[in-house]
Parts: sequence; structure tokens; C-alpha cells
Amino acid sequence: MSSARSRILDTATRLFYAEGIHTVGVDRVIAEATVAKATFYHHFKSKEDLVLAYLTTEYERQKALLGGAPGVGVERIEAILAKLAEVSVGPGFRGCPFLNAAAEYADPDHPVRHVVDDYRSWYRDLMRDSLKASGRPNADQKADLLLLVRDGIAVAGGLGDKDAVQAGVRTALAAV
Amino acid sequence: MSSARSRILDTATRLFYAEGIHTVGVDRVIAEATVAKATFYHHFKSKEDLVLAYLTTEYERQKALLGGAPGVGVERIEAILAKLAEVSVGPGFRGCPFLNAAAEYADPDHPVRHVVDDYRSWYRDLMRDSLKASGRPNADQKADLLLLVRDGIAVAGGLGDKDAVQAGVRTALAAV
DNA sequence: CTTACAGTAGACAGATCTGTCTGGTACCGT
DNA sequence: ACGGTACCAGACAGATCTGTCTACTGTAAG
Repeated sequence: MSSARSRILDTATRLFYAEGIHTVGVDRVIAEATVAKATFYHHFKSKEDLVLAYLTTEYERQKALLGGAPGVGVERIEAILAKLAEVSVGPGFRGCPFLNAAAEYADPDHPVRHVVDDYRSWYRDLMRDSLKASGRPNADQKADLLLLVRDGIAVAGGLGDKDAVQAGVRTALAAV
Repeated sequence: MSSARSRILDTATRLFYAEGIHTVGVDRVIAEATVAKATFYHHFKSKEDLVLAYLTTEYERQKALLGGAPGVGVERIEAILAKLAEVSVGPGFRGCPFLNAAAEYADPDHPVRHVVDDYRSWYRDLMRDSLKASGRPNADQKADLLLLVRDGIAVAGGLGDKDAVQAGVRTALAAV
């Protein structure tokens, strides 16, 4: 991974997450990453290419972060929920990058939406497998609920609603 | 309400909801509403003005719709949840207009975000008051949960995830 | 009748956005 | 030494977006 490419991707990640995808132009990314325009288009064939790189990288990061959470079965779920609760009321939190991206890409067949769907499927499966590993009944239904509550916590946290975040965490813990 | 103004607002509502706010330009609204550009700027001083009109109108619509739901107390909550469950898996549903708008406006002090906050506060209060009217304990905490689950249902429905919607409705019903 | 207003049509300015292109520099492996 | 590659600086084209402006039409109230 060349230095310029990672600088572009890091800058795009920061700006896209903090300010939204459509509101941030490639010129802005180029300027803040201090690269030349030709260098940008050397590494990414279009802005959409950069957006997809941003989201897939975020997907990999989440996989590593949550998949590497301590404990097994419901303990892992609890650890993940604790982390989510902490992060979602912390500074700089602006909701889930995937849900925010989905809100900006209305077409469900758009590649961006595929990444979002992949992430949510992966999360649901992680919950279901963890529940099954601890021998919990109705793992599928509970996984659906944990996914929906995760969505709700991310939304509420992004809007600065700490009370709702807390209510969500309580409910999720009660479900497992 | 003049004919041209309502035609503009109706068109904007349809397009902003279905395709997003930043992706739809005023030229597009003007063309599909079949009004002249001068007429548009006669009724709305800027695009942002139109966006705010779109959201506040949607807010009033929701107030009328949910506030006028049949029943009192928890019965009204159940009626609202039933309606939400039905709508959120129906055709043309693309999530909550307020949450989608919030995802496009990152600045929490932006007027758009104020409308979003107002809507969520109003919804939370409606839940809390309904719970209290039926003498339910812990009305505040339960209202927080019902708000968060509503967010989750709207997100899941917008992404076409019917399983999660159902899980959300079950949980909400269990909470009341 | 005339004044005021809502409306139509469309040109225009100015900004911004994506993507291409030219031209030059620096390093790195063969 | 040399060819390839990554990089920088910035001009440029073409599209699009917001907002203003001119000029004209129909209509309803005083």
C-alpha cells in the first residue's frame, strides 16, 4: 500500500464519515490528503471507486474489531454491545457509516448498497452463531432483534440521544 | 396554498424521499412540477427553504396520522406499531424521512437537524404519555426503547429487511 | 379600467464538481 | 545508465447546480 493511496483513503474515510459522501468532493479529499489530482485518479478510477474502497475497508475493520472481541458465545455479544454503547455516545460519533451511506444511495442495486447488505448479514450471522454457541434457543429471531437494536443504537447515538442508546443496550442484554 | 406552491412541495416530497435530498436538484423539482423557475423562487427563497418545508410538512403529517390513531394508551401504541410494521415492508418505503435527512446533514445545529430532533422528541413524548395513560410503570425508559425500536424498524424496512422488522415489532409489543 | 399578483419561458452568471491531460521530478530495480 | 513507476502542480473541458434577471401572460379585486 503506497503512502499516497493510504493518505487518500484515510482522508476520505475521515471526511465521508464526518460530513457525508455527496457533500465531500474529490477536490477536497485531494487537497486535504496533499496529493496531486493525477495521483488520485491513478489509484482510484472514479469517486465511486473511492467510496466503495472506503466502505469495504470499513467493513474489514469492523470484521476484525468485532470478530476479535473477547469471549465466546453470549460473552462476545456482551463485549460487542459494551463497546458499541461506549463508542456511540463518544465524541465524533456520527452513526453507522453503512447506514449513513445507504441513506445517500437510494438504489438498492447500487454497489454501495451491496456492501451495506453484506455488513448487516455478517453482523446478523455473528449474533446468531454466538447465540447458538451458548446453546440459546431461537437464535435466528434473537439475531434479527440484535441487528435491529444495533441499528437503533447507531441511529440514536448519531443523533446524540444517550437515553435511547441506554434503553437499547438494556433491551439487547435482556434478549441474550 | 396556491396550486404552484403545492405542486412544487408535492414533487419535492416525492423526489427527496425516494432519491435523497442532495441528489435531487431544484431544476429537477421545477421540471417535474411543471412550474417556472421564477415561480419556484417566488415561493421558496432557496433550496434549503424547500427542504425545511418538506420536513416540517412531513412532521405535521406524522403528527396528524399518529396522533389520530385509534385507541388510547397502549392500544394507541399498538395501533401505531401495526401501521408502522405494515408501511415499512410495503412498496416505496425507503426508511424514515427524518433519519434519512439527518444522515445527509452532518451538522447537529443545522435547521434540518432541529426538525429531526423535534420529531423524535414528539414521538418519544407520545409513547411516554400513552404508557402513563394506561398506568404502565417506567414510562420514560419504555418510551426511550419504543423510540429506538421505531428507528430500527424504519432502518430495517428501508433496507428491505422484513425479518428484522418483525423482530422489532415483537419486541416493542412485549415492552408495552 | 387598471393595478397588483401569480404564473410561464428561458437566458444568464457564478460556483462547483468530476475527470482528463500536459509536463516535470524523484526513486528504484535491472 | 536506463526504463518504469509513483508522485507533484495545475490547467482544462464539460457537466451540473443554485440563484437572478428580463420579458411576457392571464386574472381577479378595487
